[in-house]
Amino acid sequence: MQDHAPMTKKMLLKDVAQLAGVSEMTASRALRGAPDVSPKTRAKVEEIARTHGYVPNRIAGSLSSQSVNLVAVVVPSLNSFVFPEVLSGISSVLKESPLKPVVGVSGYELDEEEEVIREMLSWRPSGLIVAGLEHNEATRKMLEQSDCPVVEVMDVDGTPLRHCVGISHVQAGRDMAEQILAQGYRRIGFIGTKMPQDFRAGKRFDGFSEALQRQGLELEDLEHYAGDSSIETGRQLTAQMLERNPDIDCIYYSSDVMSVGGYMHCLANGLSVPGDVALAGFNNLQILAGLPLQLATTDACRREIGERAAEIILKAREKGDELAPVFEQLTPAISLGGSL
Amino acid sequence: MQDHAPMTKKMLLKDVAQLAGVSEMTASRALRGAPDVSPKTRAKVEEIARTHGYVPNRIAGSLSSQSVNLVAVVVPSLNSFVFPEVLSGISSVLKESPLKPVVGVSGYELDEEEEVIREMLSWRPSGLIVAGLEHNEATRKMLEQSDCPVVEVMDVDGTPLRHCVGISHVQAGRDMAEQILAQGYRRIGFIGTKMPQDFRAGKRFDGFSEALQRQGLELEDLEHYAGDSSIETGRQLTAQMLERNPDIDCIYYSSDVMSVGGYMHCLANGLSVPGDVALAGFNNLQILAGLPLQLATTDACRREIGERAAEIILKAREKGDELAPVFEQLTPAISLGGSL
DNA sequence: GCAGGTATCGATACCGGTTGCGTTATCGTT
DNA sequence: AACGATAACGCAACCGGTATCGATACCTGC
Repeated sequence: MQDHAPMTKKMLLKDVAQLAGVSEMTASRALRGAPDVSPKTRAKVEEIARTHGYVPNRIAGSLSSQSVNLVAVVVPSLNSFVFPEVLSGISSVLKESPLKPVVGVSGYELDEEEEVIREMLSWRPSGLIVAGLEHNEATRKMLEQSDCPVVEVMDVDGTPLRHCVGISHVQAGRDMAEQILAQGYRRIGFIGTKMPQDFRAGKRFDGFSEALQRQGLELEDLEHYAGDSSIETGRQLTAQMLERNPDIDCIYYSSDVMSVGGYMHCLANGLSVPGDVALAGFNNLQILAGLPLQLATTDACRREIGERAAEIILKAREKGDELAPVFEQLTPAISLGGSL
Repeated sequence: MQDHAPMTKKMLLKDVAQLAGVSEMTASRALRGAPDVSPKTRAKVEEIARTHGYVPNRIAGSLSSQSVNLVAVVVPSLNSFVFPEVLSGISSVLKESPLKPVVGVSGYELDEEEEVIREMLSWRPSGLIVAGLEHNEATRKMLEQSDCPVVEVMDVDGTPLRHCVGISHVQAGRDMAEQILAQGYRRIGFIGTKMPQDFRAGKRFDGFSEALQRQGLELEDLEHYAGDSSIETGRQLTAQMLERNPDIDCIYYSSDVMSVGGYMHCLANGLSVPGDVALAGFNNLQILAGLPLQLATTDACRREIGERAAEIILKAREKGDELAPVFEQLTPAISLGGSL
């Protein structure tokens, strides 16, 4: 019974309607599952649409209905192992709704972020989720003027535009410092990447060094590397730091990716962890699981942050836009593992 | 001179035009950088638009101009470390053009892929890049009927719809088998993940075992794990395999993520690599760099594949749609590292 | 001073759907 | 058998821009 696929170049709603012997309106309703269509008509329209491979033009539909079932998600990077999990949290919540996430990458650059956000907003999404509280003036303005709900995620240290879900990175840095001090380490180094641009890493650093200072301690050594995180970079920077400063007994990294690199350096050079040097990272990335040694880290609640953010978007969609500002500060858990 | 930000809810082109004292058309042209606008007028319109935070409605614009400057990119996953690099290849090439990539995730499921592709095509993108040659019937039909250029990437073992850039995974499997045999290993195991769904991993497996058989060898042991790749999984499966089959002297993994896990098992249990067991993976992922031992792998040309695919889209855009089918088979390089 | 050309701008008709509301078909009631 | 209610459907306006083409202004050269 299967009609052989027609090679007609462009199927429009009007074509489907014509073939089904109904008006455009009825065809439109049938395909959208709207009411006021008899089951028989609906079936016929669907049949026609299916056999002819009709793909509705969402551009036209969205313009007309003034609604776009997309949620813009703007993250600094996709390589860093950290944001894909936020995304999957978002997706899992959105799955139950007609909304779909669309990802934009800002590359840790505020001006790039502005451009990406402008582009995404120009598609009039149903919501926007953006990592971080720091934006340039133009971006902030766009976000304020935009009439879709905006959720800033990952970080709570700062002034959210409206909705916000995240953890305190300053506090995370402090907490790790206290754990490290409690274990008796005193000659402590810090290694961070993307340091001028990654505000959250910067905040962890601030909290960390502040906590040290409160105990009358200074960082023994410090490496602020501008490039991307990678295991290899972590390994190299660790090697360099330990070479110029062999008596360092603990290193705190801006990311687990880097601390794994540090660990690899130790493995390769017969250094015992934490005997010779203790290591601690951040994020609780999946790559930590499976290592011979459990490295100390702080869980950044990435998946949960994504879920919560998506829930806020959904809630705002129902509540007709007048949802009171939501501010959710999650509490990250430190795990000491065996490296501290 | 800065106008203070007006809180008007919705700036439309007509508002900008009115404020600038010109017609909608002129404002439109000015903002798009189209010709036929005097520098003075253009400056004025831009000024107004900027100070009032006007964000053009790309939905309306695209509907009218019948062109959407988006390239749909459909990948199975973003967690696997492998596709972000394809993406960055795509982005880097697209950066010079007005096109922007939009990512969709199919989750290694053909039906999910169908849904994602339908959704993306409904936005009438300027091109579509999809990982893999395997699609269900409905998807294939959509792709054929769609009037945008479609590039299937990563894999060349199969029948492309039209354009195709990738490597032969069958061949990659064969090649690695030959390298392994050449090194003298004879008791060989294979560990793969997502095995029923990851067609490319399956092809590598096929090529691999076929090459063994040509030498009269059978796989000593085989693990086809349905779940996701992870270092931890790699470690566990390796542990299990070596336990039930202690005399295995070499394991080929479906991915570097897994081989790293295997290596971690060896590190943790004092097994020497390749002395006690040799390891080989696939992809040449970044996580390999920095390990104490360089693990054998095959470079999957991920970035280059992305670049080529994007170039095809750009070329098709110029050539008015009648670009002859492009078939690019790249040659992946094996690196033996120190684990074989 | 006028034909012809160019630079700049505006009126109009869409683009492909959907909203809103009016119209017709169907059916149970009294 | 006429009537009102409800279901099913279609007409026309519209969503916010852009392509097209014509109008106007200004300028050049002869």
